[in-house]
Amino acid sequence: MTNAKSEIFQQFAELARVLGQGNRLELLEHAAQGERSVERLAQLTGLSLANASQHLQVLRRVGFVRSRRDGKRMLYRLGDGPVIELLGALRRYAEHSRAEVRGIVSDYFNRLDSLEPVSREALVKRLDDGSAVLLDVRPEDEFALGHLPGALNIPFADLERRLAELPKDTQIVAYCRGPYCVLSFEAVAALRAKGYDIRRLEDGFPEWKAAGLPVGTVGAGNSP
Amino acid sequence: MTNAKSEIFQQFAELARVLGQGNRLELLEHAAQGERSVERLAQLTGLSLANASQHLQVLRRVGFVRSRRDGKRMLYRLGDGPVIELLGALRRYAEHSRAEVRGIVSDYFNRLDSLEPVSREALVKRLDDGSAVLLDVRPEDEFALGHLPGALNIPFADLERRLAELPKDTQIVAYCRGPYCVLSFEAVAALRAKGYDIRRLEDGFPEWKAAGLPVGTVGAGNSP
DNA sequence: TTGTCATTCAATCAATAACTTGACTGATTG
DNA sequence: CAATCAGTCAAGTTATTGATTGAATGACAA
Repeated sequence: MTNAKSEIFQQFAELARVLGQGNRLELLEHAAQGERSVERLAQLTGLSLANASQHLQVLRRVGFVRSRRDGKRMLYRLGDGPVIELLGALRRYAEHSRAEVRGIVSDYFNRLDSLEPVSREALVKRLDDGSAVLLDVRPEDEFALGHLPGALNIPFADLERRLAELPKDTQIVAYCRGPYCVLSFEAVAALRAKGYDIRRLEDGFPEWKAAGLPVGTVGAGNSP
Repeated sequence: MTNAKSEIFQQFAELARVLGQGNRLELLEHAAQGERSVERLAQLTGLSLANASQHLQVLRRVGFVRSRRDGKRMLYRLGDGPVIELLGALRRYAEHSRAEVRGIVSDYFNRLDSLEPVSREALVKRLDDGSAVLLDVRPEDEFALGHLPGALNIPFADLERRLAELPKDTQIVAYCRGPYCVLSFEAVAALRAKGYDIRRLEDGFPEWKAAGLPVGTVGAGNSP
């Protein structure tokens, strides 16, 4: 009776506890970008290999990530439950209530509000009527694993060299890994300084995918 | 740079960690029903007074609950951020991915699916056209602190004695504290056995309130 | 003021968690 | 069939956390 009730709370708590560790959240965010090896994830987060491996197993135990073997590599990717939704709810709560988060975010992303992010809905409309061009500033390998249809991939590091590929007369919408990924913020700042009309997509690739919207892979929509 | 990023993850993790404890989730659920004293919450959850107090302070530190003093009592209630939404996301994830949760839920709430819960939207429509009567089976004190407008309050314990107040010719929609509150499940089971046409509201009082829908207090919509 | 009630604080202890190290396993490559 | 590579496992260390106890506070009532 009361037993079953508190058992449910225990289940919920176990899930929350898995998210209750910064390193795991960071691993999860990286895994949400696409499949990654343990070694890569350890690199990306700065964790030791064994430590990353252990955290990934914790994440896997509750289904936040799944894994498969590819030769001698073990590849981890996001699980198929509503994980992104859960992380989104966490983020929204944090933004609402935590001065620290708001402070860090706005300090870091120099005046985030002035960048006026574009919503998914608005993006779809603007791509339809040709009034915007979509730019993916993530590294090539992440792009290859999946991207928004029709996006042009110029990794942030290559942006300076490849300015010629960007239109000066059409608005650009940039996106990257998610709401806290810096790449698109920095791309927007850099390109605005050069006179481009550019805005940021509110969401990143994982949110787009989680919403069940179509996803391109290499070969589609990215011909040079 | 990377520092600010992992600082954000730390912030998120702290929030999740607070939810990562069954007792705290249970306290939170009770506080979500309305204002309650520490003593009451300790009773409801079976925790020691000091322990409950300490957990409540942890919950307060991150804004999941707020407190105010009333004489010598300290009253705790739900915080004003999107807490219910966060808990809902947690619940939905759990339902999607955890066989344990699904098992417990369906074992416990004898064939939950056969009870065909009514959605909020459907309820509003049916109350409008008079094709349903709304029944709140929570204890009187919880009802007094807030309830769905127009609801009739018959605490589950009093149901047998007060059957006369219920219509046999109109459908009844019962609700209680939330998706995992047993009262409405049991009320539905009991009244169905007696031939009433009764269904369960999908949500409980906290979800209704969190959705910004109107809430009644004693005196409104409950006149005998 | 003194006493009482409701809650919080402080100290303590046991249990759990995160990270490290080094050994182990499984799949590929020479 | 070694040798190597990628990842996991097991054991140990240190730090956190949850619960208990008893003392301390703050508000009110006699």
